[in-house]
Amino acid sequence: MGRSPCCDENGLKKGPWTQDEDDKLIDHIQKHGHGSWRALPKQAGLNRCGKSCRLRWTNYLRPDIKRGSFTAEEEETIINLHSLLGNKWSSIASNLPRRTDNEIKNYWNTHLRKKLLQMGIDPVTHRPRTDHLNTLAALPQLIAAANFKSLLNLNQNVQLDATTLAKAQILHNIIQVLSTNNNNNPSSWPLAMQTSDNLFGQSSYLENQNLFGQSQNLSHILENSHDEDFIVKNQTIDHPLDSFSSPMQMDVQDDHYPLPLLVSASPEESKQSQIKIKNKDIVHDQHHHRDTSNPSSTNSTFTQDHHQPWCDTTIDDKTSDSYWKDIIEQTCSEPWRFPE
DNA sequence: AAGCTGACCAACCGCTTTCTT
DNA sequence: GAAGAAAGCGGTTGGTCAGCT
Repeated sequence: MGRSPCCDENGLKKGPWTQDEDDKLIDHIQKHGHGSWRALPKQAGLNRCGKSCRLRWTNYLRPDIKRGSFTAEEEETIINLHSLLGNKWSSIASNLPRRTDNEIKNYWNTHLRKKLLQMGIDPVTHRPRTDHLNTLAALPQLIAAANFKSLLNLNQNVQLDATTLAKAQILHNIIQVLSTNNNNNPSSWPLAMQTSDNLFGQSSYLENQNLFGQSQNLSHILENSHDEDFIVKNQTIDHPLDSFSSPMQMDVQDDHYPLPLLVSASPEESKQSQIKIKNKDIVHDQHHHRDTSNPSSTNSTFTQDHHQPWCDTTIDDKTSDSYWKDIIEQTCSEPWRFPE
């Protein structure tokens, strides 16, 4: 597994490319394709290593590259995907047509990172910075949570969509936080609480953004990815507002499946959470996104009239990561080919 | 005008992964 | 299966430029 020695060779030029070098590289690739990058410099008459040629081509000279400032939509997409994928720039770039990973990486480091910091969001964890929040900041959410009680019909058998269950889980977590005297540090709150409406002046970007463009939401992707739609049913859930004392159980359907943790109450709990989706793995980046990748935390609408219990596969963090990769890769563009 | 500072970004470095023999 | 080559990838560097003092 030795490292490529191409750049160790003496006498090869480094540094900024000249117009003449660019022309040679473009001309050669237009005529012959890049073929082996290692062999290319010699064939093209360039005193560069193949690696340098490849980077120059993929990051700058390729004719399908979009240059210039990023749009608001692109910014949103980057932030969303970064919250899910972390510094997986190539994966993020594959969802931004005509943008390179290098460009996105630079834009993140120079613009978006600062933007999030200014908003009080930690750009690494996508959680609120603890030095910018205090407990009172959660007050509007708690008020909303109180109103949320009406969402849950205690006396009827109902099928709840994933969003509703996620809300229930969030509310449950709020109660847990409140019921723990020394646990009023926002950094310990579940992410779905932290990214609620008041942080962005609008709905949580994790909940409400389309991750894969403007027209395709996550549930749509999920539905198209599998033979079965998903259903949240057969659940027994604790009523959040009653969880101070003895949790009241609500039978949603006849069978009794434990409520999957739709939103982890803590990173530790996240590892134990089990999300069950037929025939697919779900994973999220362990370091950055242990709390955020739960697909149920997005605003996906799960089909309610299927009858496939989501208990076929037990998903842990590792498997769920590959699930996200699958989704991302589905949307990857084809490798670039020079137009005929 | 000169010097300083910070922002920006192309390019490099070196590690990891994949492919080939 | 092992070893080496090639490609992919993410972190970092350093040159350039604009704005400020």
